[in-house]
Amino acid sequence: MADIVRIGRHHLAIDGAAALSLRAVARDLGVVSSAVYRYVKSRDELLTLLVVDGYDELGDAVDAALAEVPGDDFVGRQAAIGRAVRAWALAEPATYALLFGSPVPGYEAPAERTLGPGTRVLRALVTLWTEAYAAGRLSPPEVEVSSTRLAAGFNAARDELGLDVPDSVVAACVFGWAALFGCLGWEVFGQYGRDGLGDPEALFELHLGMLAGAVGLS
Amino acid sequence: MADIVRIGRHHLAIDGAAALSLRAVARDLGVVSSAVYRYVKSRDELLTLLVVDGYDELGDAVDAALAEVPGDDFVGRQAAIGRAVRAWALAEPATYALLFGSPVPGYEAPAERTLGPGTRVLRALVTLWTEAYAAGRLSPPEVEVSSTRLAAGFNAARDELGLDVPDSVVAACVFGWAALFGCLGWEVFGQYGRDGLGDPEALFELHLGMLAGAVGLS
DNA sequence: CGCTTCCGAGAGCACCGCTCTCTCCTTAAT
DNA sequence: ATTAAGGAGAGAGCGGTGCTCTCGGAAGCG
Repeated sequence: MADIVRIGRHHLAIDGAAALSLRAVARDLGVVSSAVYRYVKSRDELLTLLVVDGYDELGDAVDAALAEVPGDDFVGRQAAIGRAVRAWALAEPATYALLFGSPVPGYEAPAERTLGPGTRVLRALVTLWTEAYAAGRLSPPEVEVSSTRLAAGFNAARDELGLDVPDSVVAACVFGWAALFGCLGWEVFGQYGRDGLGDPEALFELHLGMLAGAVGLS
Repeated sequence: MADIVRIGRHHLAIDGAAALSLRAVARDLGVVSSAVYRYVKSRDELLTLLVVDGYDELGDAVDAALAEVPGDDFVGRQAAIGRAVRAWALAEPATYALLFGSPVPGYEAPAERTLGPGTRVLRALVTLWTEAYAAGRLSPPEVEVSSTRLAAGFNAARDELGLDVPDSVVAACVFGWAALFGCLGWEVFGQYGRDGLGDPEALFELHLGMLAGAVGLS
C-alpha cells in the first residue's frame, strides 16, 4: 500500500495527474495491473490518496515554517506561509496542480476525506490575519456586503472557523487567500513566461509585500 | 476543418481537456478516426487550435466590454475587464482551464501561435493601469526592486509593451493580473466550496474593489 | 483515356481503466 | 496433521485511447 502511494507520487511528479496510470504503477511495482486493484479500488481512489498525501505534506511544511516565526510577527508569519507554500509548490508542481489547479475531468475529491487536510493552509492564513486583527495590526479596507446571500455565506464561514471578526476581515481573508494562490499558480504554471520576469523569487517577495498591503497587515 | 474545431470545442466544454479525444471528434463527425489525421496532425495540434480559439474569443469579449465604458472611468474599465473574463470563464470553464489552469501534461502551447492572442487580456489590463497612472489616478504602493535580475525583467517587460512607468506600476500590474486571475480561478475551479460563499458574483464584485485598492486605482 | 492527388476506410500497434476467473500459498481452526 | 478460508497475484478479455500504415475509390486535369 505504501509502495503504491510512493510510486504513484513519483509518477504524478514526473508525468502529471492526467497521465497517472495504474498500470504503470503496477509495472514499476513488478506486478500485473489487476493485482493493484486488490488495494486501490480505482484510479480515482489512487488520486484521492495522493490528494490527501499532498495536503498533509503541504500542511506540515506550512506548520514547520510557522514554528520558526514569533507569534506577533504577523508580516513574518504571512511571508513564512507564502514561502513555504511556494517552495513546496515548486518542488511538487504536479501535486500542486492536482490540489490547486484545474480540476481533473471526471474526478471529484471526496469532501469527507479531503476537506480537513485541504483547508490547513487556509486556516493558517485566517488564524494569522484574525490574530493580527485582534492585535490591532490588521486594517483591511472597508467593505459593504450588500448581498444577503453573501452575508449569510460570510456568517457560515465565521461559524465554521469560530471567528469573531467583521466582514472586512472575512473579505480580506478570502481575497488574500485567492490572491496569494493566484500569484503562486501564475508562477508554477508558467504564465510569467519561461524566465519568470528574471527572478521569480524576488518577484514573489514583492508580491508578498503587496499582499500584506492589500489586506492591511502591518 | 471548421467542423473539427467546432466539435472539439463542444467536447472540450463537456468533458474537459484531458478527456478530449480525437477519436470521439471523428465519431461525431461521422468519420473514421484516421480521417481526422488528414487535417489535424495530432491531439496536441487540436489542443493548440482550441487554445488559440479560446484566447481569441476571450480577447474579443474583453474588447467588447471595454468599448462600453468611457476611457477615463478607470475603475469601471477594470471592472469591465474582470466581469468579462469572469463571464467567459464561467461559460467556458474547460477552455478557461486549458488557457489559465494547470498545464496539460506533455503539452506545451507553441509560443509563436499563442503568445499574441494569449496576452490580449494582460495588455488590456496594463493599458488600463498605465493610462490611469498617466492620468494621476493610479497610486500603487512603493516597491524597491533590489534584485538586478528582476529589474532587468521589468525593463524587458517595459520594452516589450512600450511603457514608460516606474517599477511600482509594473509591480502593480503583475500583482493585479495574478490576483485577478487568482480570484477567478478559485471560483471557476471550485475552491470556494460548492456554493461559493453564497453569492459568487457579489464576492467577485467585492474582490474587484479590493483589487482596485491593492493597485491604488481610484 | 490515363494520371495524379486527395480523402476516407480499415487494420493494426501499444497503451489505458477495469472486470473476471483461476490458481496458488499462507493462515487458522479443528 | 488435515482441512477449510481467505488473501494475493496471474492472465485473459472488454472497450476505449493516440497514432501509423496501406488500400481503394473519387475527383480533377493533361
